[in-house]
Amino acid sequence: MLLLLPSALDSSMSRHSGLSFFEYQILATLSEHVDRTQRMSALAEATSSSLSRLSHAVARLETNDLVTRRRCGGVGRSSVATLTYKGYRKLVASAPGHVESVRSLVIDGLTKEQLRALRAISTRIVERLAEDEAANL
Amino acid sequence: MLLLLPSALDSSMSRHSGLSFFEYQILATLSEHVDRTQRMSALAEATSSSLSRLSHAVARLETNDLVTRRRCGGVGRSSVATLTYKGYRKLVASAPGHVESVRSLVIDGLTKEQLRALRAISTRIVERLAEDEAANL
DNA sequence: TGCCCTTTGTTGAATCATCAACTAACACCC
DNA sequence: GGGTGTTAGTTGATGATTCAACAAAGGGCA
Repeated sequence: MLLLLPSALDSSMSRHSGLSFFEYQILATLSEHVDRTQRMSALAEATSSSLSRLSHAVARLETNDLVTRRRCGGVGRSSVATLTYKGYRKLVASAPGHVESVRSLVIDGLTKEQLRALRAISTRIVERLAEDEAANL
Repeated sequence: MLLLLPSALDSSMSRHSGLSFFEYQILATLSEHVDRTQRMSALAEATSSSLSRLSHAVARLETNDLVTRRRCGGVGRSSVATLTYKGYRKLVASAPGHVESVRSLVIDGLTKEQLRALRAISTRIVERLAEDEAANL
């Protein structure tokens, strides 16, 4: 399940909207923040990616005019990414298909109790991953 | 969970034994078959990978002397991969660490009922993925 | 036999991710 | 004010994955 489901969701995403799931996550995260803008480091945290991976990905999205990037004062050398209107439209166009995939592949196949259980199980596993990471600082 | 757990298992695998999880799967699958040998196409099926990805990966494993490959008559242009003794030792050395990661990250955090539920949920999801794939033949 | 079709694998090019090196901006402190 | 260190981000090289093109081995059939 761990091997098949992520790749199924990812390929359904890119088939239907030409975005990788990771790119979708970037757009979605930006859309949820004020001014559709977010610091790179916060975006990396939110998408569980390395700063490097994010930087490359945002560079690609930038050449497609889905996001823009600019320097901005603050600690370190911070910069922020902003979702463009084109990016927003892309996101809006992609979301229903994604929701539908998740629904049809996961949610519709399970009972209410199974969904409740899955939520608890996933939460627990993510907690342990966080503890584990904290331990191996 | 779907995003974090696979990458955590994969990086624990490669930290402890220098193999990617995919390579580990290849070795493990070979070890379970007679003569530690398996056709490429069967191996691709078993590891849920494309033939191309597998072919590249086996080529890499071959340069490390963990597997060997040779042509073999039969339908099409079939060839088979065989686990070498070195590959077998590598697998045996890597397995306990992997089992331990799965245990500590997943199993130990869940109750018996949650494990039972997770098994049922995963089975169900994989079934639906298979149906879905069959439908989009 | 000769032709075409299918199955099975491999290969090379392009894409994407990871890793290590580097740059820039600021803070601390002497 | 001028080192030194820390945080934040980018960049380029390297490695893995994907995709499309190709190659080899039969099978079926005229």
